[in-house]
Amino acid sequence: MEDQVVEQPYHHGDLRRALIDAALAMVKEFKSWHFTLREVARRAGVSHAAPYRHFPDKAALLSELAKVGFEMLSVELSAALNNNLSVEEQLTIAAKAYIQFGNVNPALYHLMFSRDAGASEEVHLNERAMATLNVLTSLLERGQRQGVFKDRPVKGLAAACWSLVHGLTMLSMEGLLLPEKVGDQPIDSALNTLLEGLMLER
Amino acid sequence: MEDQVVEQPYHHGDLRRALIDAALAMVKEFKSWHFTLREVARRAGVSHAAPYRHFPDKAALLSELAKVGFEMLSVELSAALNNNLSVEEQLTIAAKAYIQFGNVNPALYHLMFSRDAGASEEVHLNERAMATLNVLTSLLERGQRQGVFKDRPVKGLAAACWSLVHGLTMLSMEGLLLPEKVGDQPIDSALNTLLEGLMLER
DNA sequence: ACCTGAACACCGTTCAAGT
DNA sequence: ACCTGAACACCGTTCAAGT
Repeated sequence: MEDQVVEQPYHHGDLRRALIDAALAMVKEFKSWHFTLREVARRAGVSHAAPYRHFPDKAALLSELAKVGFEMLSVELSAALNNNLSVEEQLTIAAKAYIQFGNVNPALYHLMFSRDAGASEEVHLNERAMATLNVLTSLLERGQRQGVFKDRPVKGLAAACWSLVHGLTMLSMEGLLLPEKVGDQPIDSALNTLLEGLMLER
Repeated sequence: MEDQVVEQPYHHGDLRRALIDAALAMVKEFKSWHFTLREVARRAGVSHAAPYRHFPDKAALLSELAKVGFEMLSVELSAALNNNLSVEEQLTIAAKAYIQFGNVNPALYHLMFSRDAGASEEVHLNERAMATLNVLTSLLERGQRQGVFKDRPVKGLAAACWSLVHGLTMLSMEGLLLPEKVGDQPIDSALNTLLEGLMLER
């Protein structure tokens, strides 16, 4: 069994996890992933050299955080799709869950999509991003089978959806979609416009 | 008249501009805006303290770079719209020019949209971003007057277009829209889907 | 008015040495 | 096996002092 994360004990039960948790907390607190590794160590109650027993360098820790971020996002999306609504409603709900995830975790979301950070395990990250894309793809395929969405190469439709949602997420995170600039409910109307492009006429 | 940027002369004619140029070159070279101010000074041939005569801190220089970036993007968009094509073709062409700008200047584009960097002059930046949005808005309004685009609040349509294009730009910059992952011509098909959502039936 | 050099308080990373 | 302390080569920023 694992103890809870305590401050400054003996040998420190699970330093690796404690470092990740401390870093996640700092990313949330500072709204930036430009924390210092030394402060992560400080918060975990160890010397500044200790993290190097668990991560080869700072980039590796950032990479791990991004991985955790994709897992969190994946959980949110699955939760949003766990219902009996129509495919178009599910698409809207999933999109809103995605956008909300970004707005709740802006710095983490930035980290997940910034090549600067974890250049080392970039391949790994792309796989995680693709998992997100696959959720979208299977939803779109379901809609196509039901005759709701247009019968086009599904990968193209998925790229359109993902790009729009990613764009809405980033712009709203940066405060560039405020009502006074862009009208009321910009996210709803953007998603509506997308749906109208995706759906067949009835 | 202004001399060209030379290396290590007298008092240095126009250090401010030389610093900006050096920084822009480094952003392009490293594909990252995580350069050091000391190296910018080095490349401009001055001491590491000299930049502080022209910028209060590093963030101010980053802010200036972002401003230059928005100006460059604005030039590209204006060039793309300087023709006699139909509004829907102009929208496609402008979108492609926008996406290409990001892919040619990925680190600069990242910088332009990252809150981390120039927290000081954030307001200034938002204005620049809004200028970009306004180009889109007036194009959409023109299309509405011609009865090509749907008669909806134009700000919502503009938010949809900008978000999609921003998303396509970032994802393609990060190499997440490669054909093997997302099918051929993901950008074209995404833009097509958008247009179909925007346009009235004929 | 503009720039330099030394100085301060930090980093990331390494490595001998400790438990 | 895991962690510490000192050390190295850097940063960003400040400030007296130079031209």
